Amino acid sequence: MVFSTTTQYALKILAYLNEHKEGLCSAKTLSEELDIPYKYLTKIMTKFTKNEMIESVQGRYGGFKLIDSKIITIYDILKLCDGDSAKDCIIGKIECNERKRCHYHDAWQKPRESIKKDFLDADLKGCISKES
Amino acid sequence: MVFSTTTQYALKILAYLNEHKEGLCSAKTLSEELDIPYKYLTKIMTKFTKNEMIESVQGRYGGFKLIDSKIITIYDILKLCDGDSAKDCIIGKIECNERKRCHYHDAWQKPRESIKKDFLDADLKGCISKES
DNA sequence: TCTAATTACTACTAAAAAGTAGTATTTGAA
DNA sequence: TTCAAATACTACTTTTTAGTAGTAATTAGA
Ligand code: SF4
Ligand code: SF4
Repeated sequence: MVFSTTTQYALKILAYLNEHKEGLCSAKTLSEELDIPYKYLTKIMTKFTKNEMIESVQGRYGGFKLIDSKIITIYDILKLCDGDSAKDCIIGKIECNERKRCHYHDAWQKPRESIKKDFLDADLKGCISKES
Repeated sequence: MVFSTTTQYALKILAYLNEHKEGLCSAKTLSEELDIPYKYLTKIMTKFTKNEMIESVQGRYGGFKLIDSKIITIYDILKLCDGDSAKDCIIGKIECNERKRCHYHDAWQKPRESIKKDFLDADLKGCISKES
């Protein structure tokens, strides 16, 4: 696996919110639309809210929405869901420093740069879904 | 995380074997040199052997070695350790087909190609570790 | 033949991730 | 004011992954 189930849920949720900027999306709607276990989803949503990645409105007719002014990168999402992973090297746990490179460094170099540049640093709102 | 602990162990082990092609490496040596729990390591090694990714010699003075004739890609290792992941799309679990692309497809496109081409398809033996 | 060092096998435990249950709190509208 | 529908909170269960324990089988060499 590359991204955890939680991260994948998160990506789906935020993409959905991004496509429904007018008004609020309830956890029920998100759960049904995105096929994510309701209770698990609410757990994630609360975490997002606490970390000020999204806004929540409580009470009846409440729900969630993106914060317009806020730029969220995919790296932000990863940090929040998978913890402190996705650091510089994504292989990780293999000892290395400037002097000593692991066996895979060169092969990993290009993908690594591409992930960082084209994906992790990408603003969520800049990603556009297509249907054709 | 990007690769599971098991996969990371596997990558380290195979890299080590690749750098010690003469003779056999015992589980004890591998465990100590690579700082991998002995019992966990032997479990992995047996699996590799069964899947004919490496050769084992039992009994005293036994150990493990790569099979010279065999090409092992990083994708092979992933398949064996993480199960059926690392399929075409590494985000996975997000529904898509040729008509409907998920929100992240374009941003993911380049990293995805790079991972596949430069890393997953790379022959283990072609990766070279450096010390300077 | 015996032994010590090794891999192979079976089964268990611990930790982490994913998922579930129940209740409390909030809040707009009837 | 009451109520229904929503988020927030606390705690638990299940599943998966990581790690451990003990023993059997193998084998080169003394
Ligand atoms: S040497 Fe390169 S690929 Fe290997 S662990 Fe370090 S940064 Fe990652
Ligand atoms: S649309 Fe592209 S990025 Fe999204 S799940 Fe499908 S292949 Fe992966």
